[in-house]
Formats: sequence, C-alpha cells, structure tokens
Amino acid sequence: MERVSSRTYSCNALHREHKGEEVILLGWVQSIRDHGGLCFIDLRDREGITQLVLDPQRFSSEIGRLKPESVIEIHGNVCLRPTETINPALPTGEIEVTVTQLILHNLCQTLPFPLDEKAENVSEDLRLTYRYLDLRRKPNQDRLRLRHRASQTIRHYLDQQGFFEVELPTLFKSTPEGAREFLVPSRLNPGYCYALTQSPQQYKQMLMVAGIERYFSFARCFRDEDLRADRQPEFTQIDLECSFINREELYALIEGLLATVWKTCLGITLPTPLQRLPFQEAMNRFGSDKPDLRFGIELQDVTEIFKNSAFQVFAKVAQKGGSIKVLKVEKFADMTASELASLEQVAKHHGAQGLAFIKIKADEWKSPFAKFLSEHEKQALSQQLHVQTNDSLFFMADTWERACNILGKVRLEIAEILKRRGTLTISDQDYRFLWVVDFPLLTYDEEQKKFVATHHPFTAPVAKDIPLLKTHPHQVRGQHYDLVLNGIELGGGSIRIHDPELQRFIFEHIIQIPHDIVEDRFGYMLRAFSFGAPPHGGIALGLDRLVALMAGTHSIRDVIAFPKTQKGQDLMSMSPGTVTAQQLADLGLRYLPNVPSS
RNA sequence: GGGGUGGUAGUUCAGCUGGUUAGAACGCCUGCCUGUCACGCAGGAGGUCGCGAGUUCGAGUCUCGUCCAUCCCGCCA
Repeated sequence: MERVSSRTYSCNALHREHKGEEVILLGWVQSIRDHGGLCFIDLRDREGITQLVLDPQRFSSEIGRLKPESVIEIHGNVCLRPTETINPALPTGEIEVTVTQLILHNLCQTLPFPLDEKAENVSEDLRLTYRYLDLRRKPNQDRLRLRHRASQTIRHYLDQQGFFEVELPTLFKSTPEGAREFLVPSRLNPGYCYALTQSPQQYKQMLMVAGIERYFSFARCFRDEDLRADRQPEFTQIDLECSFINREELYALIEGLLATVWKTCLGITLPTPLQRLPFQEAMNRFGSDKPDLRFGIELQDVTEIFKNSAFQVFAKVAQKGGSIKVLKVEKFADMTASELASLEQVAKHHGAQGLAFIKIKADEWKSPFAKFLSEHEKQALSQQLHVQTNDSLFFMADTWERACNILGKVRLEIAEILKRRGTLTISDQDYRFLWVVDFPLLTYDEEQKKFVATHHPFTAPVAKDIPLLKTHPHQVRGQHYDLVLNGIELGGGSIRIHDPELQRFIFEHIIQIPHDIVEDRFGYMLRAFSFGAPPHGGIALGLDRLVALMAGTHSIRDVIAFPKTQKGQDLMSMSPGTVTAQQLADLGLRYLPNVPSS
C-alpha cells in the first residue's frame, strides 16, 4: 500500500473559488458512473461529496477494479462544471475534480446490503453485524454528530455552572435492591464479586460529603434486565449532584441545560420554566407518571356515578374503594371493529379483563352494558363529561392505580388510531417537557408485604411529611422529580437524605432491611453522613434517550455507536463470548454441568 | 419467564385452497456507451425456501419442535 498524502480539502469544501487549484482528496467511492468515454465518481467523506471526472482510457485498470465503498486518494484539478451540468442538490455541485492520479487504498468487496435509502428496510441484525458499514450512512453519521454536539454542549454548560467532571468507578459492589446487575468475579478476592454500577448514586453522594459541591459525569450504567427499543444493557446517563441546592434551584439548572442544548443543537427555543405536574394529577388526568402532553383526551373519574349502579362490574369496584375512570373521545362513535379490537387488546395486554365502552349515537347510547345504565347515570355522565352526539366513552374499573394505568395505555393507543385517521396530528418537533413531582416516597409491595422505596432509599421525604413516616408512611411524599418529554421518562432525581439517623430509620424501620445488612451495605454511607454531610440532591438524565428524542427516533440503538440486540449481544464482535476453563479457574468459578461451555 | 410478528437469491419482497424447472426489483458479473449525478442499453450468474422432525403420492406452503431477529408484558430501587 502506498503512503497516504496530505489531504488538502474535505469532500464538502470545494466551490467555484477553488477553480484551477490542485487538490488531494481522500474518501470512499460512493458511486461510479462509467460512460465509456468519460467516467464520474462521487467521492464521499464525513463532510460531503465531490464529483470526480476521470478519463477511462487513462485509468482503465483502476476503474475496472474499483467498487463502491472502496477507499481512494485522488490528486486532481478543480474545474467548473459546464453550466447545464451543475448539480444544485450538492454543496459542491458547481465544481468537479479532474483526476490526474488515483491511488486505491482499500478495495471494498461486494456489500452485504445497500448503503443508500434502501438500507432503512434491511433487517437490523444484518446491519448490526456490519455496523461499521451501517454507520457510514448519512442518517447514522448525523445522529452521532448530534450526540457529540449535545454532549459537548452539556459539558460546556455544566462547566459554566461550576460543575467538576469527575469519573467514578464502574466496578462497585452489589446492591441487590435495584435492577439485576452484571457481576464481576474478583480474582484477587476469591469468592467476592464486584457489580457494574447501575448508577454511580452512592459514589456521587460521597463526592458531596467530600466537599466537591458540584459534580457531573457522563456515567456508564449497566443493568442486566430484559431489553427494549429504549433500553440497552449499558447506557449513558448525564449524572450530576449538587450540594446546598433545593428542588427549585435544581429545576432551574436543568431547564437551563435543556434550553441550551435545544437552542445549540436544534435551533429551537424552549419555553421555560417547564410545566410541573404532581404524580397524583398526572395519573388522574393522563393515566401515566410520564404523560404525553402533545394531545388532550384526559381521564376523568366517575366512581361516584356508579356507586349504586345496576351494572355490578362497576358497582362492586366502586363500593370496594376502587376507581372507575373514563376517557371521552370526541367524534369517535364511528370506530371500526378493528379499532375497538386494538383498544381492547391494549387493555387486556396490561391486565384488564376487558374494555367497557359506550358509543353516543343521536338516538341512543350503544354499549354492551347499555341495558344496565339508568337514565340518572346517563344524565350524570352527560353532565360531568359534556357528552355530545358521536362521542365515545371508554371505562376502566379497578384499583385506582390499575384503572389509571390501563386507561392511560388505552389513551395512547387512541392517539395512534386518531393519527392514522388523520384527525390528530402529533409532531415530533413538538417538545412537551414536564416535571412530575410529589411522588409517594414509599410504595407497598404486595409480594414482599412491606414498603419499598418508590425510587431509591436515599430520597429525602418532603420535610413536613416526615412526622407521617411512623404513622402514615404511604402518605409521605418524596422530594423526587422525574423529567418527562413526550411520554418518555428522560430521567429522575431527588434531594437526598443527608441525616444519618433519618437514613438509618428508613433503611431499618421503613423498608425493613436488617441492621447487619444495612451495616454491611450502607454502613460507610451512614458513617460518612456523620462527618459533616452537606444537604444535597441531583439528577440523572438518560443521554441516549435524550439524543434519540432530539434525532426523532424512538430507538436508542440509533444513537449508540455499537448497540446490543435484545439478547444483549453485539452481533458485530459476537460478544458475549465463551471463556476458557483456565480463565474460570483463575476466578475460582466453574459452570454448572447443564451450561454449555467452550 | 410469558405473548405477538417475522425468517424464500447478496438485499427488499411476491409466491393463492399443498401440485411442472421457486419469481420480481435492486445489487453482482460480462460487453457497449463523452455529461452523468437513482446514468443508460444488451446479456448472464446467483436458492439446502432459518434448522430438525412429522403428515402426504407430493411441502416454500400444513403440524410439532427448535434457533435467530424484533415488538410488547413481567422486570427496569
């Protein structure tokens, strides 16, 4: 292979002012158009495309071998194109480079899949196997470029705000309360394991005790759970923590961050401050703790109306302290059987027995349970929901939480249907941020028969609710906040507990972790909090999700250079891979007999 | 752990109630072509129908199992 010459321009740089210049370009062959007596090559690099013109006689051997996506170096002269052949679609469309020398640096084999727009339809596993090829495509290049720009903007902003970027360990210890973890056996400590950090939560709190005051990092986080389009086993969080901060200050800080990123990367001015919604209200109105506010169709509560209904399904729920929630969809009485079926499927998918509905027609209310509806109930519904002819109503009767949740999913599916019908338009460019606040500090776990932390056990209770901890723990609100955008949770955080006595009380008496286990896992934290711990709080934002939303894609795989499949594999490098018996022996490990090994 | 969808040429797909030699487009190969930029024209090669059983005179098509991918539920403090 010949030596690479110094590149004089990128493939997006040359214009008519460069006419006559001798240039050296390097890049990939995007396309070859050989006309017999004249040959064009589109040369592409990261920045753009330049058209090359070659004399096929002079370069016959090279052109004969050349294939798309080969890497070449050319020396040549910038020429103006004949006026009628200017390509206005190309920034370099006024010129072309007449090639005097062509060096083939790397020949490309026949591609396993096309790299043009058709690649969008190619199966993802094939594209992931050849990820280095898929990443050459402009949409993917643009997404990584956007991710870079967002990261740099965030770094700069946080630096301006007085944050230190500190790298924290990813080898930590197991904290089994949270997500399933990746374990890393310790060779030097046989029988002991590290766990890869689910988040650097405990370390960053220690930084606050250490007097760093303001910390951030792009934290790699690891969770060994089943994957989704918006979940990877390893992902990146914008992780930050501040001392001497209250919730209001933190909201303002993050709102400033988002506004800066949106302005810099998308050219969009975000209106701030962002909307806030208490958890209870979010559930009651949207059936979700991460509501999509780009459309209305809100839930309403009609429990009272059905307290004494002849419709036993509803009456029983109402009498037992459950809730009956309803969605009114205007001008939807003409829903098709398949539209109704898809809504029922969503409801059942999330654990409902069925989906009760009423179609409001001019002459009557059509519903499978119409015969149970009294005139009084109809009137009450009409009045409360402002029902009009051709509206449809969807009901869910269950515990408050389940009724809200399921109808919330139905609400999202209704939006999808209305979008398909063309009666609802939801733009990807419509960014509806909100803070969801006032979460309950504790959630009762039916399986474990005890309270668990709604978010994590370090979350501080709202100060005036602290007395309720002993008497009415479920009423205690946490100083937690979730940041939500268009129905997607971007992240969450809280003001933390910095009082060792309160922290110990919550560990041992509220979430009932035995004393010795508390000492083993969290003893160092409690000790640290007794050596002058500042009040502190923070947040972690999912960088992958953030960039995915900015890029207008719903899959975070699109904004991660080398994502893993749903089984957690990297199809390109074929990881995870097997290890030798010797490697296992070094760690003091052995697979069980039924596990295949190399 | 559970449910849905998909797997046919290099790629994307078609292939009807089971029935001759499994097709199309793009890509690939060969030849021709001096203004293309989705170049054009002519010709050609290319298939273990994911894998394994089964039903059948006969299976790409039906059944069962299995593998892979993907979407979702559980899970993700």
